[in-house]
Amino acid sequence: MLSPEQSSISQEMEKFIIHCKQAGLKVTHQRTIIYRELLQRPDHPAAETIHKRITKEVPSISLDTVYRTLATLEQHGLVKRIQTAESQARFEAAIFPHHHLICSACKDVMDIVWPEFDQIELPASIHDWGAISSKNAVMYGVCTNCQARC
Amino acid sequence: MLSPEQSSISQEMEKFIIHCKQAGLKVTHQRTIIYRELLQRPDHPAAETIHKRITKEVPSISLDTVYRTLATLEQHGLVKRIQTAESQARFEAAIFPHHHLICSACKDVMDIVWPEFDQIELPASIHDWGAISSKNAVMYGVCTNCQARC
DNA sequence: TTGACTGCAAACGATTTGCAATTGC
DNA sequence: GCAATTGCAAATCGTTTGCAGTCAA
Repeated sequence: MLSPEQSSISQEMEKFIIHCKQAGLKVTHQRTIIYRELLQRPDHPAAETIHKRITKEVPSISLDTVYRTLATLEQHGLVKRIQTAESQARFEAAIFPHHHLICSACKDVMDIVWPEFDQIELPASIHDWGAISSKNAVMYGVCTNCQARC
Repeated sequence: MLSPEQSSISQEMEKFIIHCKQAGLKVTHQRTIIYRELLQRPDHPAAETIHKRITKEVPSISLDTVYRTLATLEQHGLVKRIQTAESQARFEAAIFPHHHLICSACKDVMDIVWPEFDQIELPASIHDWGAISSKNAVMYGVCTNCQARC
């Protein structure tokens, strides 16, 4: 979820620490590791996946802490929860605006930037409904890997 | 989920029956009731909500049948599952293409049609990824009711 | 008649919670 | 030192499943 030409992981980690402190969140070892894990890989892991990966670094970390941390960071806008068709939720570091491609076969989620969509105006009818804070596009399809496999 | 000027509930129910028969699905009482319930109200009920509502008509229907029916109808494209930020899945009859407005406060889901988005071209970079079968916009915000309440 | 469908009850997986011990500030 | 955070274990919630009886075709 990091675009390397824009900033480095360590830069993002610094921002993360500042964000936490401003929000009154303690910068614990667990939170740091979980957030760094999300930055390091461009995929969209489930809580359980994150847990498996980081137990190599911190063997004592518990799965409930991963869940709790993700929920806390989500509340503070540092992490985004991605709704997929699967039962497990998936997560990503909330760094730059983008949209999602989901493969119906392998369930993999891919990021895309789509400035044309970001710029498009909302339908006028929305104004009566309320105030929009975010708009997001989700596309379903079959990725080339899975197409080849069939 | 029905746009009244386009067709009536009974017309949609006829289509539903034809669809089922073509797909080799038996037109059972339970399936009929569940689908009609989805047509009758423009909201996006969870399986449990559907079950509560229809027990007034068919007291013996079980919650697992509702789940099973929704899954079956989803597989056949007659029903759509909506991913929200909540833990429960929500459902709607799959009748015409539209997008969703979700209120972050009351979690209510509203349908909107948005032809400008439907017509917009996908980013060229997608073609390398695979074949897209659907694209959908989801907007989060706070509805006027909830704004007034705060 | 017969296989598809249903209701029941029990299992399941993902996530949440209460509590005591621990840790960052 | 103290409140926030963690790890543990147990609970909860939404959903799924095996099985025997039932029903649409």
